[in-house]
Amino acid sequence: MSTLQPARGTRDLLPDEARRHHHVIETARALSARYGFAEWVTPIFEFTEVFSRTLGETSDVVTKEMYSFTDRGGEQVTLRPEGTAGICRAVISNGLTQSLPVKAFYAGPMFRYERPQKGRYRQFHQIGVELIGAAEPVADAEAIALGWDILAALGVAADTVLEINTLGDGESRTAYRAALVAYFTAHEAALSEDSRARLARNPMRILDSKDEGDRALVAKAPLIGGFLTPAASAFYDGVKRALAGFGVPFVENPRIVRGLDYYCHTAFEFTTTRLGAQGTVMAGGRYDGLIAGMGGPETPGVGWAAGVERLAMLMADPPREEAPIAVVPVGEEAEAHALAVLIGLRKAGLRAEMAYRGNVKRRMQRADRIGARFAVLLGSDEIARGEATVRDLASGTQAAVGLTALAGWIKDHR
RNA sequence: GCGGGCGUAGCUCAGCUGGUAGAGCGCCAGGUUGUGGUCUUGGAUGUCGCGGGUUCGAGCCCCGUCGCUCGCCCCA
Repeated sequence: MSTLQPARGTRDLLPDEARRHHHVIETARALSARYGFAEWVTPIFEFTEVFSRTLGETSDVVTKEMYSFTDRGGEQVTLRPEGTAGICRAVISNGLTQSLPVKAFYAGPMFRYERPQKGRYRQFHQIGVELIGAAEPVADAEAIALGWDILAALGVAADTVLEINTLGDGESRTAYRAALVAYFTAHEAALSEDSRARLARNPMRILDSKDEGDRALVAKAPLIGGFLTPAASAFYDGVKRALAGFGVPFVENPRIVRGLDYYCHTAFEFTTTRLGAQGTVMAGGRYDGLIAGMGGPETPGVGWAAGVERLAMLMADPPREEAPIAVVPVGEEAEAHALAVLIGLRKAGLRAEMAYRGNVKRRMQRADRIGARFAVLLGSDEIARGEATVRDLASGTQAAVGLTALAGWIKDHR
């Protein structure tokens, strides 16, 4: 084994895998456009405070997972750990809070310094959408419906479940958090060590603990529903109604919480049981306070992000590419003619390749290896007659075809 | 950051109670100097992850280290 390895948590995407990623991204891009989301490309790194201010000073992403460094000019910068903060920064930077709503789609690499495992990498890829400037519950539902459409188009919808919850507005959340802290403090002795730490840092996280003892306590813990203000409750009802209107099936899960502090109201996750511990395939929610928190005007927003690696693992094989044509010169004298034929096929829009060396046998082997549909053989006989011998590599049958009609003949017979 | 499993040929792996390394696939060449895929004959594979130790002798035992992997935390 070579010592020349990629850095931990990074990997090479060779063609088979790159094609899968590409198919995920292209599918998402096309469907997003259908919903009116245009692609945004924001920088892969930002000033550190873009993330530290918005993600919450205590979140794990900020405290231990960011790839941060000081550049040569002495600026503190960070490789983006997620996409929402950059898009929101760009909305403010470009003065787009004057022309809302903004509907953005993005795709690209993200970076988190974590221990790699199945479906989790230090450099990974996300697709996501942000719908900024719409405070209505229909906006949440439309963003979710788009996500559902994408999962369906990738053929993974049958393996995923949409779970939704509400985190309420600020008032609801404060009241609920206080009730949770009171409840878990009363049962602190029974909590796992991890959850005792969470009690101080992020009590809502106890709700999705995997510890069995915790789960027993969680089952009897107070639910957010009892603490929702009438407005927050009405909003949640509106989202559920709109989801039904869009025809998206969902289940309510009152234990969905968010790791990032800026979420409010709607929280949702598409999960699967097919990826081990990394069951979340697409997740998002509403973040009405984020843009104001960054220094912009009070602006509502809702969005989601999905892991491309996880989707690529779940989906079926992507559509096959068009099989190429292999041009095979017979003898050195034929090479110049073969090159002209090769150029002609490419100009006609066909995928065509010619091996750089080798006798007919080697070139035929090469044709087979690249998965060619036809081999176009050109020897002195054919050239003299202005023809090519076209061999169908699937059936083994051959035909003599005039050079001027070659591209058309192939298009008719493939 | 914490715990389990695993590092042998390009790939997937075998290798007994320690005796100097193998298979399949792939690759290369021939059977076929104008025909691939099938078939057949032959060939090349390797710091046994790395460093140290024990031993007459280590792929195998011991210690350390690096990497991969699964899980915890957290998250897409």
